[in-house]
Amino acid sequence: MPAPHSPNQNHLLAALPAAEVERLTAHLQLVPMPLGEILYEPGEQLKHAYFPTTSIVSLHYVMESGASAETAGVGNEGVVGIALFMGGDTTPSSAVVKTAGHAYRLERRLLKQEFDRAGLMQRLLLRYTQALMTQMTQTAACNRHHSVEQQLCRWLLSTLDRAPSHELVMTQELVASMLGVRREGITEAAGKLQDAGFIRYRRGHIAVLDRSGLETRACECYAVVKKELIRLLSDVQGRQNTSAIASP
Amino acid sequence: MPAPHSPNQNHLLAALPAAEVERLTAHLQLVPMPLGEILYEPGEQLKHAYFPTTSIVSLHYVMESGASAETAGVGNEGVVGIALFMGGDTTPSSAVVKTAGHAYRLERRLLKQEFDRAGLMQRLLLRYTQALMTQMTQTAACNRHHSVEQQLCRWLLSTLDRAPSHELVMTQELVASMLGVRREGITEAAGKLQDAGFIRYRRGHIAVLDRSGLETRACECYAVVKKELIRLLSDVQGRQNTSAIASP
DNA sequence: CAGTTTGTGTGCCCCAGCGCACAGACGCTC
DNA sequence: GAGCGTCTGTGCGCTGGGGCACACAAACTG
Repeated sequence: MPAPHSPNQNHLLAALPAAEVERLTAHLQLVPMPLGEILYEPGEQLKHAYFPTTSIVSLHYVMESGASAETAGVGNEGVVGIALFMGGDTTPSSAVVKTAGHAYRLERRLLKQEFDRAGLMQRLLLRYTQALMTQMTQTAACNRHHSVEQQLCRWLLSTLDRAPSHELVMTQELVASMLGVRREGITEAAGKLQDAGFIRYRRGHIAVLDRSGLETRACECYAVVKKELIRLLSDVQGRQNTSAIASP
Repeated sequence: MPAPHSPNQNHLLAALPAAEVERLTAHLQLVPMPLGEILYEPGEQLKHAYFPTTSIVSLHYVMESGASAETAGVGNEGVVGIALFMGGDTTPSSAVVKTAGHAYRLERRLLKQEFDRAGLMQRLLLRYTQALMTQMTQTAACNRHHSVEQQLCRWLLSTLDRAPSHELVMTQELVASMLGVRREGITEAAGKLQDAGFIRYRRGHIAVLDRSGLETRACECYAVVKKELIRLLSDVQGRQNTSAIASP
């Protein structure tokens, strides 16, 4: 029943023209992404970049106290392993699979090689990185000023965008740890949303019934991030040849 | 009395080898950065990138409610205008001068050109960008979990690192708006720090007397960001040719 | 179908930080 | 040096969210 796997399920890979994908396709390896798998930890050298298809990965920072907070999420719209082509190789944060699924992975060396071609792939990766930065800044501001309920809505919506169905497999406990708030806070906020008829949940499953309802309760952050992602990734080809290429 | 201006006052420019700087030097224009100047606002197309020498710039997001929060700061260690070479050209956030001083600015076109040479400059810019991302993620986590006093200490320290003297010209009101907290909160926290003998202030001036004192009260975030910045920018030349180049 | 594990619902107290209101005080300008 | 505007100190009362402690209810496990 599930569609056969294809690199196209990842938006970045899908945005590449056939020629570019072909070069990569032999090296793209489909791997399962089990819940809880740690892709990297602070200071750890990555061996691969991951292009999620059905999985969702959380980038977060764990404090000395043990508390943690998600700073950005990555799903089928992006790639995990920015640091590989940015040149730092590692980061002080971690990446963990929060929704099981699959991803295509690409060896570190090949990714760098591809990046250094300075072609469409580079352009895509850089623009995606900028979108990721928007997520981070927005998270920072959101953490400062918005209520748990607003943040929960934002989080549900952005996760939904990455999920294949309208039902998320996710405990409240997990959601809480991602947002860096108390589990009880999520229970309460989720209760309100359920009373409003926007969602329904049962142990570890959250079904979204009314997307637009959530949107009315979410803070602006969701829309800002989404809009910026679309802007950055929609016109990549178009922009590409303000200086070069031109295909008559 | 002030030292004559030189691009070397900016760490990024200083890290370039003579040959590279020479190419740029004619195009680097020293400009004053008056307090409050807006370098860019959401969606606004930048015309220049700014390499601060003595000025300090705040990158922040302004919410619909009018509230705002700094997501990262830029001083003589970096550059304002990441979006120019990342490809997005604009961002949803703003950049405002928070400490008057100077900066070298470089026309948009030239920056892109330089970036596209795929040389040391590109490497530097990308690595700096990664450092900036660390600032952002850390700010996000910090906003979530740390107290106003801890954040004030962090902020003072990182600002001090960018300032030419141990005295910051800065009202409590301004500091509050940067951290996105109440002015009274800063008054209180600053009062404690003054009682402890770490700082002394008078209307719009904060003198840091005991740097290490502040460090004991700051959260880990300060150190994490600083360490990461150093790591990313220290060995730029060295790393450059792990894969390519080789100049026989 | 009992028994255990793991999520979820609730209640309680506590406090950091907010909003507001106002008094003083410093450092300008004229 | 008189007057004014801006910055800073302080004192409320309020509340969102944290910490903790349990009761209960699903879903696995054997």
